[in-house]
Amino acid sequence: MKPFFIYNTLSRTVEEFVPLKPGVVTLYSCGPTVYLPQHLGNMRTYLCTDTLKRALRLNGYQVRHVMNITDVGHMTSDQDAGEDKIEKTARAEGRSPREVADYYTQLFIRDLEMLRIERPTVPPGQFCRATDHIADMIALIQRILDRGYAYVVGSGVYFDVEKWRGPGAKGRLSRQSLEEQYSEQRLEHASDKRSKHDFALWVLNQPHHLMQWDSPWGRGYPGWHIECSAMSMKYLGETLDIHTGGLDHIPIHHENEIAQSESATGRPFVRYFVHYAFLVGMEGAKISKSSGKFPVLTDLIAAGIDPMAFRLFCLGAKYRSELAFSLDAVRAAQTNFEYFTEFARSMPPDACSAPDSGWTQSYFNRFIDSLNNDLNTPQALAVTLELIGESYRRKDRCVWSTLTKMDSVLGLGMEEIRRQAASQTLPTEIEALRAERDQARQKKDFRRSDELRRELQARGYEVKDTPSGTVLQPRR
RNA sequence: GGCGGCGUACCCAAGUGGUUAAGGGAGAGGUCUGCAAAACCUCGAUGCAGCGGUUCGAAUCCGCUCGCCGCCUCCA
Repeated sequence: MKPFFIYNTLSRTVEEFVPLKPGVVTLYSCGPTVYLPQHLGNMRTYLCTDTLKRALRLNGYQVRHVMNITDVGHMTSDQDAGEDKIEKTARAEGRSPREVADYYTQLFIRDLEMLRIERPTVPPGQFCRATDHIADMIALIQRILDRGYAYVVGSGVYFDVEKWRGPGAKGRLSRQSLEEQYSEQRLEHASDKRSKHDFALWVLNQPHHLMQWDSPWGRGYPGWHIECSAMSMKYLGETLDIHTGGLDHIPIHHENEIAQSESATGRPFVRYFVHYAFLVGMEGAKISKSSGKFPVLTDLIAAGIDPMAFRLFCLGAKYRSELAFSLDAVRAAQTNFEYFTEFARSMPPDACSAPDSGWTQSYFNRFIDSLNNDLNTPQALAVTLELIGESYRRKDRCVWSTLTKMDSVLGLGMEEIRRQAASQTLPTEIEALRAERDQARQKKDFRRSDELRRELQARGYEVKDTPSGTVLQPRR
């Protein structure tokens, strides 16, 4: 097994990845809050996690992956007051919070499927909904209380951040002391919590909140961070190998998750934190839900772009680099994707079943080396394209098993594309037109043949006269 | 104010001390072809924001300057 290196936010260096249990990786990724469609920036992070999973699997690991769906209540601000975003959408759309969450969960899963992002593996194929884990959260909060790192007041159960950290200590992820981190705090706290640094584990006495549950401390609902700790530890154990999320989660959300989890268990919570950089828009500005304007996957599809082109676009940049989004850049990826599909479609069947030529081995080695070097997908992609180019140059198509192994990480669905093309059957009237055109060409009746080509094009087929015969390809 | 990051060809983007600065897109040339389309091949930065410095050697390390962005409020 080759060593796999990944950047760990805890150490701020690239480290060799060694799982707690040999051969098995426990992976938790922060999923979406479902009150709006997920924008392309969100999808990039799920694509990054998917690539990480696939790369680990290519390295021989079994990946135990949990992902949550936040379908209840965090606030528009991190304070006690404020509005639950799901409830806000519910009011705006005249639906119940449950309906809103279900609807946007569905949209999210549909987008994942279109992008060929694999589902979590624990529980198999399931996303963990926060509302299905209220009891687990309550139990975890109780453990924190028992350990003395939380307290109960009228407005809720709070985590005692200062006690946990100790005086003047810096955050493990934020690398700032509480004073530094919150020096510019813009919101005032009309709250009965002991310190402005404390965060809610359980919120009480918010009668207007629609989603509430009974708890040992009274009716209420969970705080923002607790679900991730509860669900990850429930399914993966008290110490996780890898925890992923967007860069924005480093100083608050993940910092707090560590505090909650470790105060409850007394053990290290996460061994490697992996954080993804943003997809940015024009002039490098962040795309975000709160900014109001954000492109979604269906916008791309409406613009004639295949979801796989977006996947390829994302693979073209490192997960730790900002990626500049533009329709032109994604169109470039679309063209590049068609280069892949062309290669798959034109695979001779006998070459697919033949063993790969020896020269492919070095390409595969470079491919996996690139991935193992902090998930350098642009380099891995470049190697893949070089393999295809070399296959054309050598006129040697015995590369398919190598290419499909590479595609097990790239996730473009090469084998599916090949199979589909190989088993493509044309509608009878189209087939008749094609046959008639062939005859006309044989008779050198080029007027008729050009007419028939226009007819086929009008019906949505690209006509390609190749040395091995005419090929019709449905136009997208 | 604190913390973090970025600036590589027309566009997207790897490379972070050492042979000719990956790859993709666009563009230019070419092969194939009845024509076309598609496909394939070839070529594209003597230079990496600017200026200094360290070094036998720097896009890569250090300093300064200019420009851009993120987090510190929910956010991937």
